Amino acid sequence: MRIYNTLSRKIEEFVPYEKGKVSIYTCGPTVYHYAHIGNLRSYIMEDILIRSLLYLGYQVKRVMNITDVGHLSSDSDTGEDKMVKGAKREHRSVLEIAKQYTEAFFEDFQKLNMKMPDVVAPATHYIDDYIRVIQKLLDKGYAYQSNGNIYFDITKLDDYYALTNHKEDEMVVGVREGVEEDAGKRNQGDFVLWFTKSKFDDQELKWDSPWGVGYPGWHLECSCISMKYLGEHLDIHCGGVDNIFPHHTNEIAQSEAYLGHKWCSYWFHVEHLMIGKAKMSKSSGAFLSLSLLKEKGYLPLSYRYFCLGSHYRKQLEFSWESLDGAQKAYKKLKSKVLALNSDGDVQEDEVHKYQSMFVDAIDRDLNTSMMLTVLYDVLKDEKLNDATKLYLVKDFDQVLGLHLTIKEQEEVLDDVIMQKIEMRNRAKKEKNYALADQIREELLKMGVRLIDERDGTKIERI
RNA sequence: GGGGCUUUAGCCAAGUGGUAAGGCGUGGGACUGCAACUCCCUGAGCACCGGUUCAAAUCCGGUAGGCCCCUCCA
Repeated sequence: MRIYNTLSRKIEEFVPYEKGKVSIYTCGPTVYHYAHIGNLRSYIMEDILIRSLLYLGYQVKRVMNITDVGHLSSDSDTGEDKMVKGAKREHRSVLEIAKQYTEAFFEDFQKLNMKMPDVVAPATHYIDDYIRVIQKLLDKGYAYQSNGNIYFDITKLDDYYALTNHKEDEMVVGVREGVEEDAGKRNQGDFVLWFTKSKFDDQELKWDSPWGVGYPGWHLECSCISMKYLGEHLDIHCGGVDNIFPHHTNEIAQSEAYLGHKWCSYWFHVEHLMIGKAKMSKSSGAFLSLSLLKEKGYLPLSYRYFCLGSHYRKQLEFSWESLDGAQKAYKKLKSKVLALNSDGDVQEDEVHKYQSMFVDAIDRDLNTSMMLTVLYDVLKDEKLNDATKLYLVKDFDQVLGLHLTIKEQEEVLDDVIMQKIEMRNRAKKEKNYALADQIREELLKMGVRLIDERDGTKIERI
C-alpha cells in the first residue's frame, strides 16, 4: 500500500516494522463536549485506513486515548482546562462529563459504522506511567524543573521540528490572542510534562508525584499510552492536521528522548472539514453534531458517504446542498444493490479484475472516491451477473463500511399512520385526488413518504 | 514574517504526460390521476502567464486567489 507520510512529505510504500502486523495509534477526543462532524471526518478516514489494511491482509492493533484530564486551552499555563470548563458549564464533576461524552462519542462511532479500537485508554488511568517516563526524561537530562512545573527542553534534540520544517527563529509566539509566554521556560518552545503550579487552582483531578501534587501535560498521555500498548516501534500515528504542531511534534520529542531511538514511522493526517470559509471548530461556536444531522433527516451513513467522496488530504467543504446530494446518491446506490439477485454463479475472472482495480484505488493513498467509482463501474457493467455484482459489493463494503447489503429493519407502523394510508387508498379509488394528496402531505410531515408503485403503495421513513 | 496544502462544469469531486471518471443539481423525454421512484438524453478543455515535450489538467518557473499551522482544536 502506498500512503502519504507527513514525516517525509511524500507518498511512500507502507512497510510495517513487523511483517504482516500493523500498530496504529489515534489521538482520541477530549471529552468535554459532543464531537462535531469535522472531528468525525477524521475518524471516518482513519476507519478507512484501518479497514484497508485489514482488507489487504494485515493484522491490525489500534489504540486510542480519551483525554479526560489536563488538556489546557493553552500550554503556557494560562489556559483553562477544557474538562474543568465543560464541567463548570454543566455544574457537574469532571468524571461525570467525561463518562457522558465518552459514551456519546462511541455512539457516533457505531452509527457511522466505524470499527472500535482494540484498546480505548482514558488518560487518567495511566498516571504511574507518566511519572515513570518523566523521571527518566529528568534523569537523561531532557527535562527540567522550573517554577513548580516539569518542562521538556527542546534544545536537547537534534531535530525537534522534523515534522513541520519550522525554523526556531521564525516562530512567532502569541500569534493567537490570549496566549502568554510562560516565564518558567528556558526556551520558548519548551512544553510542560507535569503541572504542580497552575493559575487555575480549581483543577479537580490531581495526583501525587515526586515533584508535588499536580497533573500531567496534554502531550505526554499519547506517548505513554502508545508505548505501553504498542511497544517501542509504532507503525502509524493518526490525527487531524491541526495536531501536527505542537502536539505530534512534542510526542516525537518525548518518545524518542525516552526510548533513545526512532519511534513512529508513518504519520497520517486528515485535513479539515470546512464550513463557510473556515474550519469547523468547537471554539468558534459554529459546529454541527451527528445527532443534529439526524434531526434534520440525514442518515449517519449518508455523512460517511459524503466524506468518502473526497480525499482525506483535501479540505472538504460542507454544505447542506452537498449533504443532500450525498444522501440521495447513497440511498440510490443502496437500493440498486438491494435489488440485486443473489442466485447464480460468481464470475471469478471478473471478480479478480475488479478487485485489482479496487486495490489499486487503496494503493493510491486511499483514494476513496476512486473506490466508489470502481463500485459504480461494477453495478453498471452489463457483462456481470447479479451474483458477481453482489459478491463484489460485499467485498468492497468491507472497506467502505456503508452497509450496502444490509437491509434496514422496517419499523412497525403506528396505527394512526396505517389508518391514514387506508383513507388515502379509499380516496384514490373514489378518484378524490385532492384528499389523497392532502393525506400524503400530512404523512410526509410526519416523516413517512408514500410512493405508489404498480403493486401497491410503498412507504419510506425519512 | 515562517512552514504547509490548495485552485478541474451550477455544486461536490477523480484524474497515473497521450488528449477530461463519478455523484448531485438543471433542462428535455418515457412512465404516472398528479407526483415520487426508475430509465434514456443533456454540459467544462482544467485560475493566469511562460517553459520542457511529438504530446501537459498532469512536469518546471513565475503571478494571482483560497485555506490551515506557528503553543485550544480532528
